[in-house]
Amino acid sequence: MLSFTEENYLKALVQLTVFSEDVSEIGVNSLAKSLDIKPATASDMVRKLKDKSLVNYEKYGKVSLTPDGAKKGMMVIRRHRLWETFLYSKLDFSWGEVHDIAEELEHIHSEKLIDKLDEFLDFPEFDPHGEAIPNRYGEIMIPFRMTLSEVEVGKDCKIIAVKDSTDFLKYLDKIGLTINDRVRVINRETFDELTTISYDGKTAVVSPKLADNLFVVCAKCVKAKCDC
Amino acid sequence: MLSFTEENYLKALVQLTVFSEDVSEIGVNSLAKSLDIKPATASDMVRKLKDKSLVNYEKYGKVSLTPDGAKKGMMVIRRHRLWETFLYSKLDFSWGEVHDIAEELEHIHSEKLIDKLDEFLDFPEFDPHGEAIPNRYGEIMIPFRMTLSEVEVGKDCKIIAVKDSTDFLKYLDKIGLTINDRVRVINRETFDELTTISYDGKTAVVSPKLADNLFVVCAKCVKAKCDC
DNA sequence: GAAAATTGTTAGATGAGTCTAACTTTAGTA
DNA sequence: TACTAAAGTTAGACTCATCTAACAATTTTC
Ligand SMILES: [Mn+2]
Ligand SMILES: [Mn+2]
Ligand SMILES: [Mn+2]
Ligand SMILES: [Mn+2]
Repeated sequence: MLSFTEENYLKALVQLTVFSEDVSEIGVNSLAKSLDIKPATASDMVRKLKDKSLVNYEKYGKVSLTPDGAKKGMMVIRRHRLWETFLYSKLDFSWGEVHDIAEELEHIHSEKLIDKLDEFLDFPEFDPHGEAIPNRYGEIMIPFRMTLSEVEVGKDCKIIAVKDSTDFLKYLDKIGLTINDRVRVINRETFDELTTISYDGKTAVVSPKLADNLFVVCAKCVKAKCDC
Repeated sequence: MLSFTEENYLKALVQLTVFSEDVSEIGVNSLAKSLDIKPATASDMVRKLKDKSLVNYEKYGKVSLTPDGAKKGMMVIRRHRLWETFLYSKLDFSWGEVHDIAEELEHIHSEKLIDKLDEFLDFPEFDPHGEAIPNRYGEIMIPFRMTLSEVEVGKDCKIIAVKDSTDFLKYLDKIGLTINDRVRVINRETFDELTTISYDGKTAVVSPKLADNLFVVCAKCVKAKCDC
């Protein structure tokens, strides 16, 4: 059984790596800062977590979660967000009051309790702050910034930025695409990477050149489960 | 803020003293046994609780709760029983499953959380095991064994034992009173202690001699509040 | 490539809560 | 009353999570 402290380390690591684009490992100093403890303390604890196979780590190196550590950290976040949802929607707590209480409740271990609570709340997808709630397998939908080229076929995304070139902007305008538009990727040809998208009732085929330069956010299912 | 451990000591002390007839103080050995720790450990901790004015204690003496300690211990029991009720009646846990989870939940401190939970559960009077739930002031109804003479006017009680004397039993039989009868004390004259009782639709006036020898249980409101 | 800045580790200390082993006090009994 | 048994305390040790202070490695900057 993990201690409160160990769980808080794993939770912080999930937030700093799994929930962060382009960062899959982190230094001891940043970890310490995020937990509001001294680097010396974090350094010791990281060694202990490594001994328990919850993190990957070599002296003077970076820290990253093992699949087991990621799953356990994700479960702390699941518990936190489900309790926040309970406090908000069943006990009439306000938006701002729920976090501190959930910081304590997140460490109650019974898995059955959390699954029953999930069911009682009718399997909510988001907590009162709008953050996604991991499912019982430790999977969560996280918005990731990427280019349209990287969005999987069948997925939805939202345009958040366009490369600032006059030609490019003109072209977008012509096909009726702008910031904040929601787009679904219908198909992508393996031969020439032409991508078929649908948006606002319309359908269009776009080139890889366009798709590479269109920045979007897409809710990506992150699996922190051991056997996935 | 009290630690989990300190709260567990106070809870045990309430159960061993407040909830126990004729016992208002207890030895370090019994306390240790009830918490499944060694007497040496309990001895140390009791000194610490005394320093915090939560127990009365002198070296080699008995331990008893101060009003403050009793209130805090009672609150742990309130939280425990409210969470048990929640698990049982809202999350469909069985009778037998709720205790272990409540052992963890009882240490979540937010007072607002517990009062909201109480309201959400519609102010239950008993937990799934049938035990009374202390109110927000730390008051609880506990059944106490006493004689009919000691029951306050206006209170209900139940006959649990009668003194075994042939004359006495005959007399009881004559007025139609037996084990398990529920009785209400209607009046007690200060002059001669004659007690008027009602039971089974009937009313009777009984002598102090009879009342002294009729053993009953009566739900007594125990106040562990500081200012009561 | 050397100096400086940043990052990370180790050693030693602390407080909480626990233990065992040895000792002391109190209570019960012959 | 004196002896023995029970109850209670103290001393010393251990683990966990934290700290500070001193040191070591790595990275950045010039
Ligand atoms: Mn936490
Ligand atoms: Mn939240
Ligand atoms: Mn407890
Ligand atoms: Mn109960």
